[in-house]
Amino acid sequence: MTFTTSRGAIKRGELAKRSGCNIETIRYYEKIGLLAEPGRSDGGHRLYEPADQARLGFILRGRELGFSIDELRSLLSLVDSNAYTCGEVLALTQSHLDSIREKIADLRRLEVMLSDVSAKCQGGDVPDCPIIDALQDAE
Amino acid sequence: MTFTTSRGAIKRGELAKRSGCNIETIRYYEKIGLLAEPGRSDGGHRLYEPADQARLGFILRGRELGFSIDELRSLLSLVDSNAYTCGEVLALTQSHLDSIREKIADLRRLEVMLSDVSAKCQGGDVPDCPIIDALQDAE
DNA sequence: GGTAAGGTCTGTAGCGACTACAGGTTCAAG
DNA sequence: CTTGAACCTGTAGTCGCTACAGACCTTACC
Repeated sequence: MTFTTSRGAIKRGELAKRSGCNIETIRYYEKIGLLAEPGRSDGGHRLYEPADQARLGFILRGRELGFSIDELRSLLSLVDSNAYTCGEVLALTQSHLDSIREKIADLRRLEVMLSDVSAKCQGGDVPDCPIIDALQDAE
Repeated sequence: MTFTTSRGAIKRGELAKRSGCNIETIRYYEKIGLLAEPGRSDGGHRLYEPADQARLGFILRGRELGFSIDELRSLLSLVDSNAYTCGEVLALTQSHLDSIREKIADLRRLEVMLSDVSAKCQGGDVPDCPIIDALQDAE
């Protein structure tokens, strides 16, 4: 026998305000199964317990760290299983880290190409531009 | 009086093959107004002139450099006006470069946070993980 | 000329991760 | 008891494509 409702339960708007996320995002996370369906008031309003609030916080912090929804789903299922090991979590994190490093490398390549090409351009009212030339001619 | 068709005109599949882009992407660029509607065969098949091919090349190279569709629209309208100046093009390029540098900075922050947190985790079969802890506790 | 294969045509739906609306119901304060 | 804010639902839009389905055209071969 557990008391699961009403002590510390808040509605969606309040949860959004406290967590700093958009109110619709909460409903979205519920729809895609990241958040469980919470309890409801007699009138049908969602009521979030502290556990729900913590879970949303987990998700939001994960998103801030760039984890995708799917990666968070894996992470959360590990946590939910109550039997995760450090190794499993570390593996997920490392692969995420790898993909971030790849993105950085891609962007740095872009940066180099763009700054190379724009270094050739001195701006001003000249009606011919090396940047446009670079885009126009296949290399 | 100009001959606008048939010399060097190719169909969509061939254009896709030559440019290296997906065949549907070409239709998409036409739909959103980046590519003009090309001529057609009697049966209604699109026929691309060398000018169309060059324009697609421009767009694809721009995309490879990370320009958004909207940025390319601006770039192309400058080119189409036939009265662009180096300064205008450089300004667009610089602002694009700025946003790339911002993205890199964001990702590097992520990388640092993630590698910090995973450095605390030695992996293995330990059932408690500092990464999960970091996600669970608000800072 | 006939036919079969494959290219192209159209419109539409899906991806990821939300965000924003419309039209209706419930809640809370006065 | 009334008002107005917050909430409910479902659906559509964002960006930049990509992938279908079902119909039509083109081309090669016989």
